[in-house]
Amino acid sequence: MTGQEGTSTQPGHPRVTAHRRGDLFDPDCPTRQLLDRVGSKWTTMAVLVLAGEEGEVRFAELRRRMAGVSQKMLTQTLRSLERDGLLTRRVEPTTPPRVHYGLTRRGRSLAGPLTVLKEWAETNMAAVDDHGRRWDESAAAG
Amino acid sequence: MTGQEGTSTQPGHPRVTAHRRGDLFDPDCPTRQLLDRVGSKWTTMAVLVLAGEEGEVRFAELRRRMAGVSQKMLTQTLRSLERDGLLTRRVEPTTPPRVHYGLTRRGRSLAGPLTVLKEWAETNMAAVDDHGRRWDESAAAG
DNA sequence: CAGAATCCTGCGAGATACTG
DNA sequence: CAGTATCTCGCAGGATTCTG
Repeated sequence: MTGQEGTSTQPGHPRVTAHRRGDLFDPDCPTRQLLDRVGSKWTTMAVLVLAGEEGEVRFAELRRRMAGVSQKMLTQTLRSLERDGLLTRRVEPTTPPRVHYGLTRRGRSLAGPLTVLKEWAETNMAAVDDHGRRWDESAAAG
Repeated sequence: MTGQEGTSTQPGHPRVTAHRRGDLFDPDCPTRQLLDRVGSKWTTMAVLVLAGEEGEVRFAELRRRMAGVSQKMLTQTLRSLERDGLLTRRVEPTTPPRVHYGLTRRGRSLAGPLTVLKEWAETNMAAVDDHGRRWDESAAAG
């Protein structure tokens, strides 16, 4: 199933890749980078905050809700999401300027998967943390 | 809803945290680190490979299936998962030794969420990649 | 075969200061 | 207010070598 079409050198139309499905287990497939981006802490939080609102959220509000994020990391995260076509950025040309962020349709489609992952993490955090603690103790002892 | 119990200075029982649910939006909650670990590229691939088998998988086989992973990163990933109680490590004391890895029950419970995320990434990879390319072009031009 | 140990490098990410 | 720009440091992570 994996490498039977992509590596062909046939001319065809340009941008054939746009129709192809990704394959996480193909080392040359960008799906890997994409997964690393969307699975990250700040991306998850940003998408989930924005998914909670039906409208848009301003920069400062976003920053407040994602407690602990630095201004730099928030900007980077939002830029990355915008570049990937997952969120929109709308600037109100006032002074001071107001910038509003909202999810695109595709961005909203990511909220489901991330919610599932977040819930898993929240549900299992305590047990995992506990297990790790015991692990460290027995490692230090033995 | 978020910070109404955790920041209390009340004594209470020790290890109360072990019963509490995690909260991704609490800056002091380990859920954030956990999310970053399990959402990563190699963790996802390892769990999904192991989830595909009913039995166990050996180190070399795992490495082969996760094409592109370095020996160091694979070892690290497996150790981390073992420490978190998500997989088991079984050593056959032969020469040469054979090491078999398998998911714990909790590890298997992670396979679902990660599959959902993986499928999202594979489905949307092409469109996201394409969007990013156009983004870069217009950024270079403008 | 399945690691442990070591060296080396890039970039992840915080802190700070400046702009429109 | 919502960013850019710079400097800095730590460590993630690759390549290589050694062992039982």
